[in-house]
Amino acid sequence: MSPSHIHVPHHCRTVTEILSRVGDKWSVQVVVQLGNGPKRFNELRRIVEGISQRMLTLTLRGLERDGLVTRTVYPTIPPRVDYALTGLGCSLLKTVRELGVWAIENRDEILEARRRFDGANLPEIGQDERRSDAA
Amino acid sequence: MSPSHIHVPHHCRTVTEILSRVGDKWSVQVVVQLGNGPKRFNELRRIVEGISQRMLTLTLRGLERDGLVTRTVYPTIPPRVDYALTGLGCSLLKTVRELGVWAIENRDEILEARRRFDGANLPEIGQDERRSDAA
DNA sequence: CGGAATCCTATAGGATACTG
DNA sequence: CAGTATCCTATAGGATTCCG
Repeated sequence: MSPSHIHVPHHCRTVTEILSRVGDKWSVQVVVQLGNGPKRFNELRRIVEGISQRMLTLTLRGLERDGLVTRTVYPTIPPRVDYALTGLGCSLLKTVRELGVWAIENRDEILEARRRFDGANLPEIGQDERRSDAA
Repeated sequence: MSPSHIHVPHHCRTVTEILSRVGDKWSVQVVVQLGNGPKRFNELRRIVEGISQRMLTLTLRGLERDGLVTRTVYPTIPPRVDYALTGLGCSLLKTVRELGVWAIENRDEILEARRRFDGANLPEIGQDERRSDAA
């Protein structure tokens, strides 16, 4: 791998692409749940909480396409479909967890920075307009 | 910190929120550039490449609000504004870099998984419809 | 049960023009 | 130089309905 101070646009795109996977609303949560073992479709649907059926489908398809999860169909009636992390998916989960640890560890500092910023910058435009925490 | 098998919804939201920061189109790229030292507005604009003025402004405001970068105004004419990473920003950069390393290391495996998936699942609907790499 | 299809809204983000 | 303001489009994602 090239040293980090050398800028390779080709790598840059790769990283950006992966980050947008990780940054989408559901992928990581699904991966985290699958980290506790394989799950069926509706099982995930209940656990992830808030996810729509459509988005669960799309998210799982995306993860499957990237080789992060496997999809196993049991042609029974009613049908049964199991989703599970691949090795690749597990290694992503490991890496992403560190980001999660960072987030939790620094949560308070971030929240306080936001309060300072909001207090310093826009107190004059009335008490609405701050949809961030008001709405 | 609580063990990772205990599900704290409060933490879950925090992590999701941070991930969406990291997953947005520009934040990480800006942070990476600032990792090489403080930069002026138009300097960033040129380096980041592809970013619109509007998005650079919004991205920097967001990072500033979260306490990840500082904004220093020199009231000269013409004006000069420097942006720099805070300690918090540096530590985020460190963590995010590991995800970047993962992405680069596993890029080929992911791309091949995609080829397999695309080849196996939708070769019948014609040669269009695959906006992912065609469009 | 595990989806696919359709419709709709909200947000992200680009392009352009103006300003202190 | 370093923005702000406005307009516009594209995408993400929710709700609902239908299907094998």
